[in-house]
Amino acid sequence: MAITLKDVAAAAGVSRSTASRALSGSPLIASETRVAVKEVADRMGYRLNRVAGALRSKQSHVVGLVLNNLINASFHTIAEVVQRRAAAEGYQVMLCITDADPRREESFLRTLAAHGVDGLIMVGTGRNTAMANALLAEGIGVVNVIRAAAESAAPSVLASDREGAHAATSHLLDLGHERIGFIGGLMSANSGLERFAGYEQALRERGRQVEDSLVERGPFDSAFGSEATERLLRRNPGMTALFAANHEAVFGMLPTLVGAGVVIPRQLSLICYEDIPWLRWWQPPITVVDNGAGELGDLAMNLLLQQIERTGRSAALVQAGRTGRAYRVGAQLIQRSSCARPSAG
Amino acid sequence: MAITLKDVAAAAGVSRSTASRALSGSPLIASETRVAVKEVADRMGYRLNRVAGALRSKQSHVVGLVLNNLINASFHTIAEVVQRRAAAEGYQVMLCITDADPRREESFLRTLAAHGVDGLIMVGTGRNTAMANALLAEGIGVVNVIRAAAESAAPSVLASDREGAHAATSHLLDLGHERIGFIGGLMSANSGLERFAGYEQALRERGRQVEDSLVERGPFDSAFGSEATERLLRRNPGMTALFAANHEAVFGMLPTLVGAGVVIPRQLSLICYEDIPWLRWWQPPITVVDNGAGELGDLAMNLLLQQIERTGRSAALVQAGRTGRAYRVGAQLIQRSSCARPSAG
DNA sequence: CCTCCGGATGGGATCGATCCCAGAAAGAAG
DNA sequence: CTTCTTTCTGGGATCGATCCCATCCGGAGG
Repeated sequence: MAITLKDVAAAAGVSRSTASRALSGSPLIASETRVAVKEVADRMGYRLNRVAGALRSKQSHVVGLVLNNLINASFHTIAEVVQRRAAAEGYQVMLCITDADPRREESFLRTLAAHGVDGLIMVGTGRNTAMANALLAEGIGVVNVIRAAAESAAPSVLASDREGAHAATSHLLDLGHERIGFIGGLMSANSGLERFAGYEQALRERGRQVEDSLVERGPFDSAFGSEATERLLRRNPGMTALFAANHEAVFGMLPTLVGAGVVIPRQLSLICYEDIPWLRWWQPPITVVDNGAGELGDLAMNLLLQQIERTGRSAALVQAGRTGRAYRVGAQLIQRSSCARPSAG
Repeated sequence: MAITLKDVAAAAGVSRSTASRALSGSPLIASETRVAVKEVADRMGYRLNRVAGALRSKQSHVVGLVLNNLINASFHTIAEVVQRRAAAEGYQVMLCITDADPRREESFLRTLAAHGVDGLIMVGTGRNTAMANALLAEGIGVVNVIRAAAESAAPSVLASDREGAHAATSHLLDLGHERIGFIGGLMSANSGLERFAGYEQALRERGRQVEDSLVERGPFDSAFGSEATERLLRRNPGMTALFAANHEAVFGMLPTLVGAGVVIPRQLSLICYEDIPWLRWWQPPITVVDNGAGELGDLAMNLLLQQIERTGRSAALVQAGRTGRAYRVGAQLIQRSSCARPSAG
């Protein structure tokens, strides 16, 4: 059997209460006693039983992380950052992968609650907002990342997709491009909607309009990127720049461009959304809009820790009936070598 | 306050014992009682408190997953698969990211034990095998994936790196290539060692020897891939094929090849290790050795569940003083269009 | 009619830590 | 010397489910 606090207390010649105080860093204890108990504890190889602690104190030191998948670079970056920050603060992370399925999401929320998590960070589907709000009301911390339903009472950390797309498009316009292709995501997704809006807005600000023949929108996968690129090239010989706003599609677009013999940036300027390491190693290095996935995760974790630390704060938010404050992490245009002025011919 | 089993029992007019039996699917109960209690429970919105359950029954329904990072495709694939399988079996996953740092690994093992995990799957550094064996002896399930120390008492699920590299190299030799470049990982890593061994073996079987000028070995990152590719091209004008055995390096190699104007497969045949979606969408689609990351995760989870289900089985293994059985997931050569016979000139 | 058996149920103890309250020890103030 | 703080410690209750043991009941068998 494992060594329990009782054993340590007995060995150290103090009561369980005192031993508990010594090891949990309570101020209500003489420092010599603390040292003595600690010494005994790790001589015996004592290991705190967090399960027992969680039952009594209602603090599990576990947080949930709910997201669609780990394939998408933004998601696994967030997962890594959240895990690291959590570990550094003494929390463990329960990982839940929903595949963007609301039913799975609901089941995970229920299960996380059953495990007594202190809080959770979610890339929500938006279909279980009521349940998430209920958890919040129970005192479980909740933070939305990337997506947030309007009725969510929890704070949200969002990317600046619209601004990012606006910056990218403006940059291309500044260089003198007139016919800028757009490959984006479905309008049912938040990112699809906002990035297209940013593209449109930048064009309108220069007195231009969106040309339908320059726009391709589709699912988040590389096959679509490949096909969309082919269609755009075929349809628009005059296209001098391309804005890839659908991350997954990029994996299909780049090889297709290479295969078509398109020289970047001489024949075509290119900007991609969401930075990933190897885009910097491409030939030529690709200009990107960095959506700040790491910062999204970091900020989300900060907000969650805030809620957890001041217990009841999250519950209070709900009672006030207010919807959660939204935070935006700025998008950043990282200029590399894939953009140039359009060539005369 | 949340609804407890006591509340449900009271509402249903039975004792806590009976209520517990009804909801946990014990056979020692009349089926009408079971139905009645269940009905009451979900009418009241009862949620089992797994923390309390874990304390008493020593079954937390949580498993740990310890790995280096989530950037590497094999790792996040394993993480996804393990999470999915775990969820389907009623388990939750605690995610731990070690960065391959033995100190962090040790800390995580300790913490996972403190949280009472039923078992854990680890991509180990090999420096905490004693501790992992100790956990196994305590009855916590342990399974190694990808890497396994010789002294580990836990079963291991390993990739067939040597065979995979052998198959790739043999394939190139079969096509008639004589000078095959190799870009691999550090020999301190298991995969680096075995893949090189496979390359060497295939050459030797054909009466050839490794030419040092054709070999580049270095860290697992894209910068190295880029530099290594440049060096190989400069040094070996006669190189007609290239085997990329370092996954991370691939991200640097491909763009460098494109930049150098190397036509694949006419000028150079190429095989990469570890399949990732977009290699299929490359122009031309790249022939790869699939190390079966998904299967690795799946098999590891199966072995873990086996250990957990028959309690004490893992402990018994240790007592016998035997080292854990090793399982191999076969590597698979997926032929696409990046390999051809060397051109005459 | 009584005993025995097996299925079904109830009550108390238990897991291991933390919380709460009472109280001891030591020092300060009168 | 007494009284009152202040500081520290101990013991019991507690968190919520599960386990173990005792009991109860109806029916079968003697």
